[in-house]
Amino acid sequence: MNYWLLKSEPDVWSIDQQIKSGEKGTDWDGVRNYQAANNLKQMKKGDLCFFYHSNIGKEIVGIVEVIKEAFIDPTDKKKRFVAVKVKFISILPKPITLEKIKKTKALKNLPLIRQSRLSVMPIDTKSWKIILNMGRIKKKKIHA
DNA sequence: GCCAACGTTGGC
DNA sequence: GCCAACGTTGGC
Repeated sequence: MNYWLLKSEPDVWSIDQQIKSGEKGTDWDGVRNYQAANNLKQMKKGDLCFFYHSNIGKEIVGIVEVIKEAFIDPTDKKKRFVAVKVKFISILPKPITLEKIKKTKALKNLPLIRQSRLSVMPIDTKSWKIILNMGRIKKKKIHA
Protein backbone atom coordinates (compact mmCIF):
# COMPACT_ATOMS: atom_id res chain seq x y z
CA MET A 1 0.00 0.00 0.00
CA ASN A 2 1.13 3.51 -0.75
CA TYR A 3 0.56 6.77 1.02
CA TRP A 4 -0.19 10.23 -0.38
CA LEU A 5 -1.00 13.76 0.51
CA LEU A 6 -3.83 15.71 -1.07
CA LYS A 7 -4.09 19.46 -0.87
CA SER A 8 -7.29 21.38 -0.87
CA GLU A 9 -8.21 24.94 -0.10
CA PRO A 10 -10.85 24.61 2.62
CA ASP A 11 -12.75 27.43 0.89
CA VAL A 12 -13.26 25.13 -2.04
CA TRP A 13 -13.39 21.70 -0.43
CA SER A 14 -12.74 21.05 3.27
CA ILE A 15 -12.42 18.00 5.48
CA ASP A 16 -15.82 18.85 6.97
CA GLN A 17 -17.41 18.53 3.56
CA GLN A 18 -15.52 15.29 3.07
CA ILE A 19 -16.94 13.97 6.35
CA LYS A 20 -20.48 14.85 5.30
CA SER A 21 -20.09 13.01 2.02
CA GLY A 22 -19.69 9.81 4.06
CA GLU A 23 -19.17 6.27 2.78
CA LYS A 24 -19.97 7.01 -0.85
CA GLY A 25 -17.02 9.31 -1.11
CA THR A 26 -16.41 12.02 -3.66
CA ASP A 27 -14.38 12.63 -6.79
CA TRP A 28 -11.02 14.24 -6.21
CA ASP A 29 -11.16 16.29 -9.37
CA GLY A 30 -9.91 19.58 -10.72
CA VAL A 31 -6.25 18.64 -10.79
CA ARG A 32 -4.66 20.40 -13.79
CA ASN A 33 -1.03 19.65 -13.34
CA TYR A 34 0.71 16.72 -14.97
CA GLN A 35 2.95 15.83 -12.08
CA ALA A 36 -0.01 15.77 -9.73
CA ALA A 37 -2.05 13.83 -12.28
CA ASN A 38 0.69 11.24 -12.63
CA ASN A 39 0.55 10.72 -8.90
CA LEU A 40 -3.22 10.30 -9.08
CA LYS A 41 -2.74 7.63 -11.73
CA GLN A 42 -0.49 5.63 -9.46
CA MET A 43 -2.99 5.46 -6.62
CA LYS A 44 -4.45 2.07 -5.84
CA LYS A 45 -7.69 1.18 -4.14
CA GLY A 46 -7.10 1.13 -0.40
CA ASP A 47 -4.23 3.64 -0.45
CA LEU A 48 -4.45 6.25 2.27
CA CYS A 49 -3.99 9.99 1.86
CA PHE A 50 -3.46 12.83 4.23
CA PHE A 51 -5.93 15.65 3.72
CA TYR A 52 -4.13 18.99 3.85
CA HIS A 53 -5.76 22.41 4.07
CA SER A 54 -3.76 24.87 1.99
CA ASN A 55 -3.84 28.65 2.32
CA ILE A 56 -6.22 28.63 5.27
CA GLY A 57 -4.99 26.54 8.17
CA LYS A 58 -1.95 25.13 6.40
CA GLU A 59 -2.23 21.88 8.26
CA ILE A 60 -2.91 18.20 7.82
CA VAL A 61 -6.41 17.70 9.17
CA GLY A 62 -7.41 14.15 8.34
CA ILE A 63 -7.10 10.97 6.32
CA VAL A 64 -9.04 9.72 3.32
CA GLU A 65 -8.93 6.42 1.46
CA VAL A 66 -8.80 5.84 -2.28
CA ILE A 67 -11.94 3.91 -3.25
CA LYS A 68 -11.74 4.26 -7.03
CA GLU A 69 -8.61 4.40 -9.12
CA ALA A 70 -7.86 7.04 -11.76
CA PHE A 71 -10.49 7.83 -14.39
CA ILE A 72 -10.95 10.77 -16.77
CA ASP A 73 -11.81 13.84 -14.75
CA PRO A 74 -15.47 14.57 -15.53
CA THR A 75 -14.78 18.28 -15.02
CA ASP A 76 -12.07 18.31 -17.69
CA LYS A 77 -13.59 19.08 -21.08
CA LYS A 78 -10.38 18.26 -22.88
CA LYS A 79 -10.19 14.93 -21.08
CA ARG A 80 -6.51 15.25 -20.45
CA PHE A 81 -6.53 14.92 -16.68
CA VAL A 82 -7.75 12.31 -14.25
CA ALA A 83 -9.57 12.13 -10.95
CA VAL A 84 -9.83 9.46 -8.26
CA LYS A 85 -12.56 8.78 -5.75
CA VAL A 86 -11.87 9.07 -2.03
CA LYS A 87 -13.85 8.64 1.16
CA PHE A 88 -13.36 10.02 4.62
CA ILE A 89 -11.54 7.77 7.07
CA SER A 90 -10.40 9.77 10.02
CA ILE A 91 -9.78 13.18 11.44
CA LEU A 92 -6.59 14.04 13.28
CA PRO A 93 -7.29 14.82 16.93
CA LYS A 94 -4.38 17.17 16.63
CA PRO A 95 -3.90 18.76 13.19
CA ILE A 96 -0.30 19.01 12.11
CA THR A 97 0.68 22.43 10.93
CA LEU A 98 3.08 23.13 8.12
CA GLU A 99 5.18 24.99 10.64
CA LYS A 100 5.57 21.85 12.73
CA ILE A 101 6.42 19.73 9.74
CA LYS A 102 9.10 22.21 8.77
CA LYS A 103 10.56 22.01 12.22
CA THR A 104 10.74 18.22 12.11
CA LYS A 105 14.10 17.25 10.69
CA ALA A 106 12.99 13.82 9.51
CA LEU A 107 10.32 15.44 7.34
CA LYS A 108 12.51 18.01 5.68
CA ASN A 109 12.50 16.25 2.34
CA LEU A 110 8.75 16.02 1.97
CA PRO A 111 7.53 17.42 -1.35
CA LEU A 112 5.13 19.47 0.74
CA ILE A 113 8.11 21.56 1.75
CA ARG A 114 10.38 21.18 -1.24
CA GLN A 115 7.70 21.65 -3.87
CA SER A 116 5.13 23.85 -2.30
CA ARG A 117 2.94 24.11 -5.37
CA LEU A 118 2.41 20.40 -5.93
CA SER A 119 -1.10 19.39 -4.89
CA VAL A 120 -0.89 15.59 -5.04
CA MET A 121 2.25 13.97 -3.73
CA PRO A 122 3.57 10.64 -2.45
CA ILE A 123 4.47 10.22 1.22
CA ASP A 124 7.00 7.54 2.10
CA THR A 125 6.05 5.01 4.78
CA LYS A 126 8.49 6.38 7.31
CA SER A 127 7.19 9.92 7.01
CA TRP A 128 3.62 8.66 7.11
CA LYS A 129 4.26 6.98 10.45
CA ILE A 130 6.01 9.99 11.88
CA ILE A 131 3.11 12.23 10.96
CA LEU A 132 0.57 9.77 12.36
CA ASN A 133 2.38 9.81 15.67
CA MET A 134 2.52 13.59 15.64
CA GLY A 135 -1.23 13.65 15.05
CA ARG A 136 -1.83 11.30 17.98
CA ILE A 137 -3.82 9.01 15.80
CA LYS A 138 -4.24 5.35 16.63
CA LYS A 139 -3.51 2.87 13.89
CA LYS A 140 -6.61 0.91 14.76
CA LYS A 141 -8.76 3.86 13.98
CA ILE A 142 -7.50 4.01 10.42
CA HIS A 143 -8.46 0.46 9.66
CA ALA A 144 -11.88 0.76 11.23
C1' DG B 1 -1.30 42.06 -0.69
C1' DC B 2 3.19 40.53 -2.15
C1' DC B 3 6.16 37.59 -4.36
C1' DA B 4 8.85 33.19 -5.34
C1' DA B 5 8.45 29.25 -7.84
C1' DC B 6 6.55 27.04 -11.35
C1' DG B 7 3.56 26.06 -15.58
C1' DT B 8 1.66 27.45 -19.87
C1' DT B 9 1.12 30.00 -24.08
C1' DG B 10 2.27 32.01 -28.27
C1' DG B 11 5.32 34.66 -31.35
C1' DC B 12 9.28 34.05 -33.82
C1' DG C 1 12.34 24.58 -30.26
C1' DC C 2 13.38 28.79 -27.66
C1' DC C 3 12.03 32.12 -24.56
C1' DA C 4 9.42 36.26 -23.03
C1' DA C 5 5.19 37.26 -21.16
C1' DC C 6 1.67 35.91 -18.58
C1' DG C 7 -1.10 33.08 -15.18
C1' DT C 8 -1.50 30.32 -10.89
C1' DT C 9 -0.44 28.39 -6.43
C1' DG C 10 0.41 28.92 -1.93
C1' DG C 11 3.45 30.56 1.84
C1' DC C 12 4.48 34.65 4.22
